[in-house]
Amino acid sequence: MCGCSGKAREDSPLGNRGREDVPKQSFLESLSDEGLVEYIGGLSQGQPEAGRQNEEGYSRDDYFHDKQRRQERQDQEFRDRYGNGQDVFCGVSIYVNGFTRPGRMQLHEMVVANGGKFVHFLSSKRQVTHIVASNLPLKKRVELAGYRICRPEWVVDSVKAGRLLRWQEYGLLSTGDEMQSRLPLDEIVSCKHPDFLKQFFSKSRLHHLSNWKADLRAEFCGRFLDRPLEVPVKGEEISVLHVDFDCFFASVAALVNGYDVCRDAVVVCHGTKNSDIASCNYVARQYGIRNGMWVGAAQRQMPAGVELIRLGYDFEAFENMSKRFYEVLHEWGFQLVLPVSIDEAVCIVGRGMSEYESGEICEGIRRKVGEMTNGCSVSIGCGESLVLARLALKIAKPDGYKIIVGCGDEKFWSMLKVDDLPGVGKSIVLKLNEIGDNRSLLQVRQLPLELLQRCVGEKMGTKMYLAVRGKDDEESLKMVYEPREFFQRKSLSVDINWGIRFDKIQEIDQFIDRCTEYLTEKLKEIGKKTSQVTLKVMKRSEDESIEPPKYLGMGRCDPLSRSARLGVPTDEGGIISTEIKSSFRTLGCPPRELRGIAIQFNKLGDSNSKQSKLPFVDVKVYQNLPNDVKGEIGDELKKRRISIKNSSARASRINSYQAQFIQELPTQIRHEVQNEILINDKVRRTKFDEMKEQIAKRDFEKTNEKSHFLGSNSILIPIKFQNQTNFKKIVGLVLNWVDGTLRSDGPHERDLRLFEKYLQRLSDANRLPLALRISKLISTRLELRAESFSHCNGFQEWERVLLQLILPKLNKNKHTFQTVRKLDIDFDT
DNA sequence: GTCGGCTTTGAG
DNA sequence: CATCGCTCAAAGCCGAC
Repeated sequence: MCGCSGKAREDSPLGNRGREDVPKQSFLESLSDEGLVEYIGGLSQGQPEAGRQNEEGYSRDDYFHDKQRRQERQDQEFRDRYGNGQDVFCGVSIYVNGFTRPGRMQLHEMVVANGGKFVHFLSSKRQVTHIVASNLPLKKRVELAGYRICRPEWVVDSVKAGRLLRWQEYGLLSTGDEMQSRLPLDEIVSCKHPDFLKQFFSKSRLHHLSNWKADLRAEFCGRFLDRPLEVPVKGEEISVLHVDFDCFFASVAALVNGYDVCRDAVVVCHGTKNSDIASCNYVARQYGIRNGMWVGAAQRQMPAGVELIRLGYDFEAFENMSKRFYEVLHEWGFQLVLPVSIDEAVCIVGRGMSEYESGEICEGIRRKVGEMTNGCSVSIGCGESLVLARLALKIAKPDGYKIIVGCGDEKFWSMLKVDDLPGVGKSIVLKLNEIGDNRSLLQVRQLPLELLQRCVGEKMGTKMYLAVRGKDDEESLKMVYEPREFFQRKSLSVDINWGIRFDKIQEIDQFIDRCTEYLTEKLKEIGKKTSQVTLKVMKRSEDESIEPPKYLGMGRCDPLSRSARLGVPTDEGGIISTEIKSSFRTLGCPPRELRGIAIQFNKLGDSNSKQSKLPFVDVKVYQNLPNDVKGEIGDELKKRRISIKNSSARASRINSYQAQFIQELPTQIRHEVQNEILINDKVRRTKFDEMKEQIAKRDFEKTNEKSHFLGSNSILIPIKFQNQTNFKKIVGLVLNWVDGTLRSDGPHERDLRLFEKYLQRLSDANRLPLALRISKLISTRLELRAESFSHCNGFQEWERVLLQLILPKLNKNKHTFQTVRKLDIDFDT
């Protein structure tokens, strides 16, 4: 039950449950003269709330703010006075759109008296659970798509029935309507539901952040498809402006919801306790609240009597504000406007500017963005390098600008801390602390290059050394001088580390299918293919509780990952997801322990480029060249973008003859043939092709003779299973055993123990490769049979055995395995 | 020394 | 109710050759 309550009163204006005979009296009729006057006064905009009315600068925002609070208070009062104890609309929040019968006022009364919320403005859409309307113009339908929209009779009938009726029965839009079939708002969807991804992403700030960034980058690259891109001349002086919204989410959310960013402590988040604060304004920061903090912790920072305003996300509003922001920058006439993120951009002027000129631009931009965004503030850092502009921005914040002349003076550097440098986070700060007191950048400036490199790594050392002298490193400058390459997408991935709770591997397979579909769709959109995929899995740490503090969170996890080559670039979901599912099995994470999944497409290539027809040099040919020729040729090949590829069977099953043949086929058949070849390739590889080829590379006869410890010439003691010493035969035996028990109850307990013993002996005798092989063969066999038998007990039992018995054993001995891999032998299945 | 796979780090 | 812990890129590290 919910906590809604209201005292049942004889004089309630609304009929109680089942008391149709009581004549209905309108709320207004029930009010005393005095009450009526007060109520009307409240509804017509009236005066600002007491306590504020004497203050100057009472703005439109204040007005909405006050109005909202006043309304809430009135609703509460009304509920207290006339509520009938019913909580029909508990948890329901209703917005009435347009003309209805009964009218807005009556609906308001009914909803409030029966425990619901009534929302007067649709400024922040997420608070609304249902929209009530008698008819909706097309424009509104589009705008409100995805919401539960129903006729007012739903409210009336629900009150009559004394319980919440199904809104669908009163759906305004016909059932065949596309809008109506959309995912209903706030429907509870678990990770097993087909719409989980969509729903999760629609509410994830980090997903939006990443997506926006990718979109901005793509848009940037697209801008210069038709016209030439003019970058500054290298070596010439440039001026850089780094422009950034002040606490973007918090500012916009405050604006949209009618709060005052300068006075209210505002945070943007989903929940109330263990929910991340995505953004907090500077008022909240005064109390020690920081981005990334959990709301509960933030609440505890607040002094008694000061309210922390929690606001939800309004991604649409964020996007709109950002659009206006970028519009201002684009119209300013910069040589380049480089997108950093939704709320941040770097503007380049291809010449030096005077301090005065820079100041004019900064002030101009700040004023214009303020106008365009209804009062949001941006801060600007300006200097003659990217890093100086960025550091200046740190000082400019909030709501200001800062121009650095030359390479900055002592005072400037002493104001900055190590982690103000781009690319320096807590990990590098720790390392730097080990070599002395380096809190301010003035101190870091004293450190010699070599010491820095030894402390934080070669690249980072160089980068920092240059940065504290106001200079950019080569890598960062690519953004300015080769922006197209810099903003090109090099990989594509999807990560889900929230809400992941599965029971069976089949459910995970389905989930992998959905993720792959999501990715391949994007892949096709950008016209690319992938040739390498990586699966990353978050597995619950052994000492972490099953359910971590954060609701449906991942808790502490061990990350595991595995990448796989695809032979030939592809954008076909089937091939990719099979590969990923196979990878998942090799990582050995029991389904219930899974807390997060990520799938990455690491190597992207153009989908239209005919890979097989591109010139390339066989790696073997290349490697056999004399060393002195190699370097020169290598450089030349690089210049001409000719790749050195492995043309051996391992890299690709499609040879050039095959490729030509395939090219001649009609499109549809071509796809099928390619598919077939790829699947064969994959199956071959899962059967330890990699191992086989490694051996093939060696002097076969010699190595093989020495390491072949299973034949009659074996130099090692034979290990028996079922009185059999020949490994090939043992494998045959085991696979038959698997096949024979798949459709019944799975392996017999006693057989299993014998097999386990065999594995243990292999492991004890440092012959883990054999154990690995036989396990992999079982895994492959199960995979092959999955389609026909995955519903059988025996099959599921075998999967369990593999995951919980065999794989842990192998993992435990992983180290041993790696060191004895050299003993590998040829093995034919 | 170089390569490739896996991990770590940081960014917004 | 809770809560929505993404996604990209670069660099480091380690073992294989």
